[in-house]
Order: sequence, then structure tokens, then C-alpha cells
Amino acid sequence: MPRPSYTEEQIQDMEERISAAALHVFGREGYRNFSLRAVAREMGLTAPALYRYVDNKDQLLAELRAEGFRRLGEIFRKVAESRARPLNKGREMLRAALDFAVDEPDLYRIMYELDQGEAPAPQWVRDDRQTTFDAALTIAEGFVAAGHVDIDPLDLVHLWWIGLHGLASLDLANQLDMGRSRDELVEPTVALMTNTNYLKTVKSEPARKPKG
Amino acid sequence: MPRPSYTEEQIQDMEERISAAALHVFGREGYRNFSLRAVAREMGLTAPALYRYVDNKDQLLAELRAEGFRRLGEIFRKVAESRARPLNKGREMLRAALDFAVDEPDLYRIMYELDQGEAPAPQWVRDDRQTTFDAALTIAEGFVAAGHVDIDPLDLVHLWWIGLHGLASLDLANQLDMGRSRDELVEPTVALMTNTNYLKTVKSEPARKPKG
DNA sequence: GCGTTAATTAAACATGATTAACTTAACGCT
DNA sequence: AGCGTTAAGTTAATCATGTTTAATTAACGC
Repeated sequence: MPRPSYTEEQIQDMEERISAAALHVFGREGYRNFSLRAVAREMGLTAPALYRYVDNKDQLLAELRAEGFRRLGEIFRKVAESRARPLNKGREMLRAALDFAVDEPDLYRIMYELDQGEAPAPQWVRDDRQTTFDAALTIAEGFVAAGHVDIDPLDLVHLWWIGLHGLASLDLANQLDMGRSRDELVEPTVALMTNTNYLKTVKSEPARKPKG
Repeated sequence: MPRPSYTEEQIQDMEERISAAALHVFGREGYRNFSLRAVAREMGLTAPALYRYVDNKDQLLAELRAEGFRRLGEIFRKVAESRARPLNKGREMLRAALDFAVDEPDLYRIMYELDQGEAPAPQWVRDDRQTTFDAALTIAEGFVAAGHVDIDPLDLVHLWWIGLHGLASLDLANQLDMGRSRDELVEPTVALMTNTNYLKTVKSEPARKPKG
């Protein structure tokens, strides 16, 4: 006899509309001025109404972050399933991830600039991240298995991740204004990260004691 | 006959106390909860009092950012002036910068996570950043001049910067929880960034068309 | 103590996150 | 049609924030 709750579809639709609006607001207002009220305004609602679908601001951002990782994972999986040679799969993956950062700067920012020291990401976000990472790891394993390099695949993904994120992050932070642009750096970075000579010797470097 | 203004020293002292308090608060509260009022409380003042020394919140953060770049530049210059061989200078620089990020995580975060898309850094901050970058460039030039690699020094510093920031940033964002820790990645990263075989071939890689 | 002006505070305003209380709308039932 | 029930949404309220304006206090030379 009571008014029925929204169906699962309706709720999901609502959540998607909120995500879309949030992303839109984030892109327009930036990190500092991103507010739930603005998201609500964007949707023609009042802010408290959002609380029926979102626990709080952090959770909404976490939602977006998880979605970002999922999308990136999808991209990785597509590369992994392509019939390119392992060497090129590695390179394509790096380029694709950089493209993702350029195409979805807001999403990328949310993915990586959020839990900096503050509350760590909730487990379900980490799970999505792990899945994405695993897809990349698969590609690295193929790369190593093809005999291109002599390195633990897990080390290799990490190095890829570092190069990838370093370039993407500096670019999005508008710090690449010192003589070389992102476009000029993509290929050198990709080359460095997948240069087989380079990587073969990484392991044989004499160990240095860390720090002081 | 009127009460005299603070001397230059007093003002500078005040500014330093504000910076110190701000950094302290930032470290304690994180980015999201960093507030001028908290800084004022920390100093036993009220928030409006700060406005005599600081234009606004953004400017205070910009101040900290500039100081961060200056400190990092000091570190680079020390390495540059050491009598190590050019190859090792490059490696020491990378390690020193990573140490800096670990020792001053708050400063590092402010340096790189701030003007993400929003208002770009004011010119005086960029100037300090440029000076720091130039110090690193000097080291890269020595590295190249020593014949270790065949690459434009400007490209090389950028690659260094990318690797450096990639690792530091992922670490500070608490994202290195997927099998390899920061400590385990420092040396492989440094090695990759200064491996002479690796870099010699970067230039000769066939160019790929960027993006789509 | 007095006048003057710097340093600081108290008050105020606008915006934000979040919660609580209220209103409205949509159903099943009679 | 009207009632009971409950979901969805709104309004009102609380508290923290950045920032500005109007006091207030403090330190000096006289």
C-alpha cells in the first residue's frame, strides 16, 4: 500500500545522472569549487535531495574515482585482447592510458589527487583499481614472456605506471611549460618505458643504499 | 609619535611563523580540511589577523609552494656543486628529490597538487620553479656532456622529472599498495632514468603518431 | 595621560556540508 | 473519492569556512 521505492533501474539511472552532473561540475568549477550544491543545482534539485543517493561528498568522489578506474581497465583490457605483438601491446597501453588522462582530465584528477594523506580510499575503490592494475599486469607479463626484457613483470608494470602517471600528472597540473610539451614527451617516455635494452640492464645495476 | 609599524624583520618573522603553522596544519588536517582559521588557531590568533600578512588562502598556499621549489632547488644545487662524476650526479639528484618528497610530503603535495586546472600559478611561483628546473637542467647537461647518452639535455631533465614525480606522487597518494613499495621502486626507477643504453636509443625510436 | 596609528579582534555576510523536520506524491485498499 | 503508508523531495537549521568592515586594543613620542 505504500508508495513503492524506485526500481533498481531508476536508482541506477539517478546515480548515473548524479555522476554525470558531478563530473560536469568538476570540470567547470575545478577541485576547489566543486560542491554538492552545485551538482544539485546542475540537476535542478536541492542539495539535501542528493543525500538519498549519496552518503556524502567524499563518497560521491569515490564513486567517480572507481568509475574512472573501471573505464581505464576497460581500455587496458581492449589492448590486452588485441592481436598486436606483445611489444606493441605494451606501447599501445601506455599511449592509451595517456590518451585517457587527456580525454578525461577530471576523472583522472579525481582518481589520483584525492586521498592524498587524508582518508584512504575505501576498499571497493581499491578493488576496482586492483582490477585495472591486473589488466596492465597481464600485458606486462606478455611483454616479459616474449623475451623482450629480463625483469619481474610486477616491477615492469610499476615502472610503466610511474612513467605514465608522471607524465599525465605533470601535464594535468599544468607544469609542462618549461620547454617540452606533453605531445613532445609522449613518445620519448613510451620509448624509454619499453626499450628492451634499457630494461634488461635495470636488474643488473649495482644496488644503492636507500636514502641516508 | 604613532605606534611604529613592524620592522622588515618582524614582518618576515611573522610570515615565517605563518608558513610554519600553515605547513603544520596542512600536515595534520590534509588538503581538504586545511583552513585559514585553523592556521590562525594554531598561532593563537584570529583568522582576519592573517590577512595583514597574506592576501588570501590561495596566496598563502602559493607562498608555500614557492618555498618548496626553492628548497628543492637548493638540494639540486648542492648536488650540482658536489665533485661526483656526472653520471652519479644524475643519480644522486633523483634520489635526493625523492627523499625530499618523502621528508616533506606536505610541501611536495602543495607544490604539485594545487593548480590542477584551476587558477594557474602566479608568475613569481613559476619563476622559483624555473630556477629549480634550471639547476636540474645543469646536471642533465653535465650528464650528456660526459658522453653517457645522446639526447637533448632538455629532453633528459623532462624524462627525469617524469620518473621522479611519477614515483613520488604515487607514493604520496598512497597508491603504492599493489605489490611494490616506494623503497623497492626507487633504485629501479633511478636506474631506468640514468641507464645509458636505454637513453641512447630513445632518440632512434621510430616516431609514432600521437593520439588518434 | 594624550594623540596617533598599527595590530588585532569582534561582527557580519555568503557559501558550503550535513541533518532534522516537514511537505508532497504515489501507490494499495476500502 | 478518501485513507493509510511511506518514498522523494523541500525548507529550515546548524556549524565551519573565506573574506570584509567596523570596532577595539596596544605601543610609541610627546
